Amino acid sequence: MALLDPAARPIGQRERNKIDKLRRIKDAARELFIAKGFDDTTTREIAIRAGVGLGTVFVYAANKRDLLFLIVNDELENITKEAEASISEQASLLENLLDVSRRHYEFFRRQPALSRLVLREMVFYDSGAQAGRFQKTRERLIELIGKAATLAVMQESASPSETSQFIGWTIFCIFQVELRRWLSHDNPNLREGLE
Amino acid sequence: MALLDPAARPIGQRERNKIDKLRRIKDAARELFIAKGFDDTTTREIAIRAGVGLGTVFVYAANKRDLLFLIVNDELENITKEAEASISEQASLLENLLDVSRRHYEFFRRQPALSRLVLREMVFYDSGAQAGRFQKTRERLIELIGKAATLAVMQESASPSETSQFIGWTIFCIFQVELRRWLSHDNPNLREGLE
DNA sequence: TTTTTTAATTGAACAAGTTCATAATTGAAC
DNA sequence: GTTCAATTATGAACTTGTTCAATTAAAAAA
Repeated sequence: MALLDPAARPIGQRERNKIDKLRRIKDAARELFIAKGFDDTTTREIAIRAGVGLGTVFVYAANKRDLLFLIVNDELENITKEAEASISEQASLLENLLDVSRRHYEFFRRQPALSRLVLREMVFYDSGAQAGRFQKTRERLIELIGKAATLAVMQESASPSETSQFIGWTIFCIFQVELRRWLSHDNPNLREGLE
Repeated sequence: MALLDPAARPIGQRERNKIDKLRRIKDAARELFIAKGFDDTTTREIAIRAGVGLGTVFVYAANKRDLLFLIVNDELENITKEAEASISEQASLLENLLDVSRRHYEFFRRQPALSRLVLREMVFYDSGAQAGRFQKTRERLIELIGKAATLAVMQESASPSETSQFIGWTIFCIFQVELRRWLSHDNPNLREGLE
């Protein structure tokens, strides 16, 4: 009686199982990483909590680090997408930048333990299935900041000498390192003033 | 007949053995890290090549990462010391900055494999016996750059609005991230122009 | 020299990430 | 429904960083 979406390919048992297992593994990993930290969580625990065999975990993630990015890539992509949408021509450069960075700070503050890991592991993170996605999100963020700078130039406060690409990248550098310093302590949200 | 330095405490067999073992372990680790990379070098190999037991390695370094910094800390300290000495009041800010960064680029270029590791592992590197030394060298470098900026202000090219501490730190940020990007590729020394 | 105390060395044992040959499951062909 | 092929799941086995109780070597005391 109830027909499935007729246009789409028929979704079989196999695919349904895979999707569900991936979800269970992601959930288990996220919960355990947050509760116990990355290093203190074993892949065996993740497998048990997800209700799968140990080997299955490594079918869905190339390694433990990849498992971490499997979790955060979704959220980081969303944040960048939202930030892109919220950039406004009416706002000042500072306001736009603060908006972008506030979103990121909030994300990192929500899960400081995970965030430190992400920042630690992201350096030279260029192998593994999730690496490509991660780098792409990163580039979009840099472009976004550059765009905000371009807008500012078109408005009033002009810094004439450099390309917006370069400006975006410079601000991104500062943001990165500051974020790291910020996470080295363990308190909340004041330091956006430095931007 | 031949008396040892009479003022110093008598250096015993024990201490001499320790110094020698430390040297052997450092040498073995450096050679293997460079030849095979950090991850592909096992602590057992290091122990064998150094001619010590496996456990002995972990007497001299808290863990494998600490072993890496045991090796590079000496060299990094020297570079920073030299850079401090070479900062000149006669030179322009740009010249001074180029001087400081050239020294670092040269170091990193000499051992690109090790350098990537160092940059990867230095993020949030705050535990272990070598961590303190490393952070101290880092702070000295930031101060040094700030000092160069101060000199520039006293000369001619004035950027009035910020403290030299802040300027030094900002330039350091950019330097850090650029260094990382530079090492992501695998070619030599052109890109200092970006500074 | 012999004994005693103290420090340094060691490798077997342990823990956790990762691999891979085997087994179970699903979809297709008949 | 049965057979077959292809995909997916699995955990025993392997590797490697790290620990620690037992051993050995050096220094001090007798």
